[in-house]
Amino acid sequence: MEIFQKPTESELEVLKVLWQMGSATVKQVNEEINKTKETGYTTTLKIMQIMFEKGLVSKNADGKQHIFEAKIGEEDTQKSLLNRFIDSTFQGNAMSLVMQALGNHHASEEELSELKKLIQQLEQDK
Amino acid sequence: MEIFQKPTESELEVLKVLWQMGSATVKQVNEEINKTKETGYTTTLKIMQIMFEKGLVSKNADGKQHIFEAKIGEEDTQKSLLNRFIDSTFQGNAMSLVMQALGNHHASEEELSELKKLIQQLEQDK
DNA sequence: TTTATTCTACGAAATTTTTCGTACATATTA
DNA sequence: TAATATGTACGAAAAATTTCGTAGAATAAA
Repeated sequence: MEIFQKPTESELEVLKVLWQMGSATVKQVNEEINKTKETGYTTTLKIMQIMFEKGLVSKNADGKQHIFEAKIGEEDTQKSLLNRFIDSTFQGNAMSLVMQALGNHHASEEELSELKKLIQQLEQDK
Repeated sequence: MEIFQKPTESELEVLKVLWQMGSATVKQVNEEINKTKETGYTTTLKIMQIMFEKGLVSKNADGKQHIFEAKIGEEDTQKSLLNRFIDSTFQGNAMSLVMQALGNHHASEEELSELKKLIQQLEQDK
């Protein structure tokens, strides 16, 4: 995999907003981010400009303002970051991560049964 | 949780070696790291000194050289980093991470049955 | 058409992380 | 004891990331 440059923490925050909204102006992204963390408009703008240079987002001029979209998909990005994370923090041991994640977070019955379904599938694909 | 400062990538590499070896000198850590990535001795030393200041490792003078140990446990660290990662990359959705991790990595039958055991436990603890 | 408003562009400061050179201390050996 | 080897301490450069001030372009309003 590894198709794109690893987004930094700040870049990831921007991406999350874009994934959620589909497309957005700098202003919108900045407002979303400010719900969690105070950040100046030009800070967000700068980050999005850098992301544009890296090819992480695309721009589309609409009059004066620019409308941005994520150019990398949420799932692909998650997958890529997840692999990296498994390597760096779990020594490549994915199952150990799975067990810990399951142990530390409450799973609903629904989620558990979905999970069991997936496991059955995996067992069949042997 | 959040008992300790988040280790940086480089610090994590050092921690991994220390976890694996129990305790080690700078030289040993540096040699291990160099199996993957070329790094100067003083670079590793500096990082370990910074880690000492942060309280991530402890030192023990043995004659001229110092013997280091991780002061934070592997599981605790993984748990803490995992939570942060789930929040930052999976919007807090642990189950989504679990499903992706399972889907992307081959699991042995043994692992799968261990996993099923865990799920059963979780179901009982309801 | 001037004035005010709302954007983007851009440079640069501040911060954090990584890397490494140099000094100096402690052993070891010739 | 002199020379060499092997450590740590420390400062500072380099690199990456984050933050923000200011200029100027585009639009809207008076």
